[in-house]
Amino acid sequence: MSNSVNSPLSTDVIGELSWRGLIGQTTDDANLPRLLSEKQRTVYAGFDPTADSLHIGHLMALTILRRFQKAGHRPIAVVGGATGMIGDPSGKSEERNLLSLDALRANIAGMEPQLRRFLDFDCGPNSAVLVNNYDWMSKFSYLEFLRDVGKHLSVNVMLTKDSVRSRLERTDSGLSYTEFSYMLLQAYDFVHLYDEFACEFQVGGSDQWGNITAGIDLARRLRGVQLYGCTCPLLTKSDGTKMGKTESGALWLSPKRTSPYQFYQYWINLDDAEVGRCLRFFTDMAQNEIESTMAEHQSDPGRRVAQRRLAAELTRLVHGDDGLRTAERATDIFFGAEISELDDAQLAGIFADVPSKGLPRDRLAGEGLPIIDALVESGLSKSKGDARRTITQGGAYVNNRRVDGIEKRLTTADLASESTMVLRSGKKNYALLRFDA
RNA sequence: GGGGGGUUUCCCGAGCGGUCAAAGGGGUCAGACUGUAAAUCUGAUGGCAAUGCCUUCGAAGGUUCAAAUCCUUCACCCCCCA
Repeated sequence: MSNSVNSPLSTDVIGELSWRGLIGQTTDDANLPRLLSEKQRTVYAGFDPTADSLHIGHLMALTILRRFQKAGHRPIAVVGGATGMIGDPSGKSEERNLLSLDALRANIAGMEPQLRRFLDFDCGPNSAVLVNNYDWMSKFSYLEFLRDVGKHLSVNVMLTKDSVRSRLERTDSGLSYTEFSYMLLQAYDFVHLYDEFACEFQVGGSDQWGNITAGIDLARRLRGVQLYGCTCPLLTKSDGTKMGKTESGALWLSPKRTSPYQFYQYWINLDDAEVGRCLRFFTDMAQNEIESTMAEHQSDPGRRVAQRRLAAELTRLVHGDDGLRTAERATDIFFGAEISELDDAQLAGIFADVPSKGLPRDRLAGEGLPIIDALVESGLSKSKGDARRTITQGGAYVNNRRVDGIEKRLTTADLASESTMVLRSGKKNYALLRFDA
């Protein structure tokens, strides 16, 4: 983040967040705008280390922290080294398996640099802060915790929280004492951050409401102070399903898990119904710019100006200019006409981004490589039967030219460049096969 | 500790001795239509040297010509009583 964040508190953050649709509910609608405009406040969001990378689901909270920082407030990103050991039952339908300590450590190591990308940690008084709740939670003994924290939270109240109730109402799964206790840990985090950083505000997904309010209650009892919080809406598509899901799972921010090309393609393919919301949620574009982009999009939806803009903005934000460039180059090549007359140099940057596989060149010799094997080797088909099906149904392409029979064999004549072949299954699944000597 | 219910192919969920690679739905994949959209329609959906063979119904044994289906033990989950 390059823009100056030292600017005085000129922006109406709450107003900004609400036109962007990032506010679900707040704990104090009436007073928040005033509180956040009278002086710099400290605001936090937590990220549990359930994987070694953040994904799109985390991006909402992260974006909100970013906007707070831009408005002159100080963001704290809390990595849940302690809470991650327990597992948050909120929004989960089943008891989760505990992660090993090693896995947690690795996950935290993966997440930290990503968090650093979105927040400015060196910009004076409102520099972002990154902390790990394991650092303070691990110092508690069980008895201490029960006396100091547990005593102040009422089970009666906890039982009424949605996250707990929904799990108790299920007949096929329960809720362990461990997960039930999660709320206490997060509640205490808030108190601790208040003590250490004068943090008064917590943001989280809508499933975090119960945890946030628990923290506020605890702070009132323990410290006699009033803290605040707000939730953002869940990132769902208009049909109610979770957004950011690909066939291989979540849409990750780590290029190792989701390549810049795949990331870019996800947004290019986004439903018309979602684009406007996503532009508001995730990009830094101003309100009038978003409106004019959407107007342009509606006048000629086929050009997908909105999707293109969204994909570009987000890919740049997450993967930088280089990532965006390769994603766009790959897109140009793949979604153009029949592929031929390329050279390896043109494809070089794309290799890392698109599923690709190297095979010995002699596989092309003689009779050639059966197309069925090629599809399986490339990963486009998960078995030979699957490959057979795809071809029979007319969904297999070599260099963007449809394969007409399962007997097809690939030879050097099918190379698109010196050493590479472009395979495709269906409308938009690509893989490269590279044949080195 | 006692009693009851459960564990089926990616998911949900039928099946309760053969006709079961296992209904139905969802998802997913492919095709048509399009705009790399949505909706809709069609087909496919364990593996393979494929009119057959192999692996699968929590795990291991057993009964039977034959088991996802019956018996035994084990593991895990849920509920109720203590």
